[in-house]
Amino acid sequence: MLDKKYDFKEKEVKWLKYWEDNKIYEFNSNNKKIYSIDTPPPTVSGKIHLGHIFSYSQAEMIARYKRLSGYNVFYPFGFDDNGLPSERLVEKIKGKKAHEIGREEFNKLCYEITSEYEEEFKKLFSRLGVSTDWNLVYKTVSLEAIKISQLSFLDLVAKKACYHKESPALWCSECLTTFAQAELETKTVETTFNYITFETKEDKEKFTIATTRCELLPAIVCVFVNPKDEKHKHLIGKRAHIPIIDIDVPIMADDKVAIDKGTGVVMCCTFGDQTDIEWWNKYNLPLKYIFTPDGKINDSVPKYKGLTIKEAREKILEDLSNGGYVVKTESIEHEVQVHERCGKEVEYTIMKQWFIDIMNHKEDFLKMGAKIKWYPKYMKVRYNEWVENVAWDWCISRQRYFGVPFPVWYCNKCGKIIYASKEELPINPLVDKPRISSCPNCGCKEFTGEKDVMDTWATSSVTPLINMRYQEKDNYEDILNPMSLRANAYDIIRTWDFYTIVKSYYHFNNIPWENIMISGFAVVGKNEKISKSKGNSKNDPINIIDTYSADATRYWAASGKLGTDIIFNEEGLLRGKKLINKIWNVSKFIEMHLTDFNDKEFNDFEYLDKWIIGSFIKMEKEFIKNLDNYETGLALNTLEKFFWHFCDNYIEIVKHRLYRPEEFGDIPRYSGQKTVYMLLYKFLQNFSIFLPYICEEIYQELYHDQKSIHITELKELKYDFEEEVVNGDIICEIISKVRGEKSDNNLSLKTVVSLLDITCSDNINKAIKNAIKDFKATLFIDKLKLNNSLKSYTINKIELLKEDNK
RNA sequence: GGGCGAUUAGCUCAGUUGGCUAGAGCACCUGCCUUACAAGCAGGGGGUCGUAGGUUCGAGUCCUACAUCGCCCACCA
Repeated sequence: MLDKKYDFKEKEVKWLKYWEDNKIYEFNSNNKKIYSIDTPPPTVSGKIHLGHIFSYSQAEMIARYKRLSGYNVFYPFGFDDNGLPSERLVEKIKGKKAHEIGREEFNKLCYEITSEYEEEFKKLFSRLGVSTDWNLVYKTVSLEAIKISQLSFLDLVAKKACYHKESPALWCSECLTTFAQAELETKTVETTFNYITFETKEDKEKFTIATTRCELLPAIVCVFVNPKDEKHKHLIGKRAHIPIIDIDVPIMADDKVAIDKGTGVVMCCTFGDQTDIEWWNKYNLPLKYIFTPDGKINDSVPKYKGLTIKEAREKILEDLSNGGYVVKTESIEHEVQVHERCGKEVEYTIMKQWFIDIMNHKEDFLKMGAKIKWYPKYMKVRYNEWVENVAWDWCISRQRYFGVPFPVWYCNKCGKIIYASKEELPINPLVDKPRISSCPNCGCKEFTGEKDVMDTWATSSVTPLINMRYQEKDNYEDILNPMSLRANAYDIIRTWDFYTIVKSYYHFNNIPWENIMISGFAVVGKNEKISKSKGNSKNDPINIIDTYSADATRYWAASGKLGTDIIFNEEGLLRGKKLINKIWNVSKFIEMHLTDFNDKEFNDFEYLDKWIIGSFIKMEKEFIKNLDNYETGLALNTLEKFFWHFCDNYIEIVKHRLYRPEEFGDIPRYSGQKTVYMLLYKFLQNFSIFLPYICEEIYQELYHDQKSIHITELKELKYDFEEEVVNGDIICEIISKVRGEKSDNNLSLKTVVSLLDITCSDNINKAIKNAIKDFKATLFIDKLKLNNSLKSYTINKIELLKEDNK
């Protein structure tokens, strides 16, 4: 028997262990059709927050749905523990920078610390009821993943899609590494816009340049004006004298200069921004670095040497001001580009680095994107926009420690690149030696391993390859190429999704997955993203699960429309709790009436049983449709709404028959038993997608025809009760109106209706007569008068037997 | 500056290809201890669907413009 109260604390722990012990979610290559899900390996770089729960739950529910639909679900889980996010975590914990700790020691710490966090993540996700096969778990720092990532690199090199080149790149003076365009973010900052007087060397003619970046004055290599600028075009060809710095640079013409922006005169440095790089390339301008890698003025400017960018900006402005060169200063707010990992303003540098070709294949990437089905559809626009706007090849070199090493060495004499062979992988070029003893080019016997490591996305972008155990060349490759589904939030469309498509294109000339579902974010208050930094204990996922149950937490997480942010509030959890309670109570009721029930073929259903069965079938069609569109929230809404209707209306009707067979007969009672038995099973199956724990508990008690409800099969009920659905709804409506009358008179629902007088159409008349016993019992009707009419129906009179009438 | 999304009850949100008096939960009000459930049940009040036009027999839904909010991108001298 089901307990009087459902104790989620005890039951959730119990079933979690049961699922693990019985390997319920194990993926095994049987004959069933495979449905494979490429789910984001969470970055193991901090506390878990509600945002994780939200976006992972929705994809997890799809896994459950597909499993119930008869698919062999391939649903592995991964941890993304390599790269800058982990390094920053370790730096934060240790209070030291990576280079202060040293490469070897630092990497060791990274392994240790990320492993601890992994355990925490695993525990939480299991507890949440994530139905992954933990045997398929992968880590992006594992030797296996490193091998696949290196294989991917070599394959791209072989296909000439990856190259090594000295080229300008984005530089972070905080993380001390180059990074990719996708890792740029914009931030609004307050700064000053300064109008500074320059003069020509030749005739001392004064002109003004406006800039926010005074510290770049020593890096000026050229001044540009627009050739069509009447006010300034006569300056072209002369030389500009830079105040304070006391050097001259040429004044040149370029169309890109906007006449009406600033003063119409622009200084060009190496490098202030992307336009500088463009001009540097176009006009073959000299290179003038004034910063050290960590963002301080270098030896080339002795006067300001050692100052940080910010300090130099202030000092130079002060000097300019003292020299009388500042015409005016405006305070402005403007958007600057920052490194997303640390928030530091971007700098530019030139280094020899590895790039993946993006710019030559944009069209192909757009075509790939078009072949994938996006849910919701409009998210494809974000992808397209990103691909259309991307301006740099993908720089995958990072001057860091904790990442996948490039499998290459360089000849010490001629610089020739020596690639590892596929068979040698995985390798670490700083430890392992190349298999050849001398350089085929120059014969030199000394080699240096590549010190840079790969961008974290260079590995994350091969999760489909990791999933298919790429290097083993077994049949996973055929089965999982492409995978069925990618699931992630919209923030990583331009990174994870885009880069995965890039890799898949180069490796297989194929899309990596057939479908992609994009979820939104969980936000705390009004558009305030849930972040680990703000994580107070109230929003701590473990606390929430302990307080409200994993099922209720999932209920909250399932809500909302795909791609849309949802606000975290207690209301969703309470609503989930209420639903769980209702499911429990109705199951208890049903169990109570099934003690003598044997399931057998039966077709002699009572009228209103047909009504509810038919209604269920109708509802389930919509439910399935929503799930097929990956709309877990809408599916749950559909199901839940019908479930309450079932409890409040149908159960109230059928209970009389169940309680009193002597009055209603054994067969009508059996019909009711069969109906609730059948429908509860279906309800539990459908709800199990969202509420796996409570559904398992009830299923095991009442049905247990399989080891677990989660491996049963969703089968459509095959009945044709359309007519009963239409007329049953009308009967339900009449019941509701009579109840309303009782309520309006402040009477109990058990109040006897001494007379109910209805005029109704032939159809309704027949329907009521078919359901006459249920109808009268439900409303406690003493006398019923039915008159025929052509119209639908009219209630002529409801006579209630009040206390004082007795 | 370009794009995408949102704007519906006090709050959080549904409303599928345009179709009866616009829905749910929470909150509020009135009843009801009905042999599953008072964490419940039956009712009720509350919305000129962001604004202004347009198409249509008919618009929350389609079109145009605008406003506010959010996100993405570009510019950022």
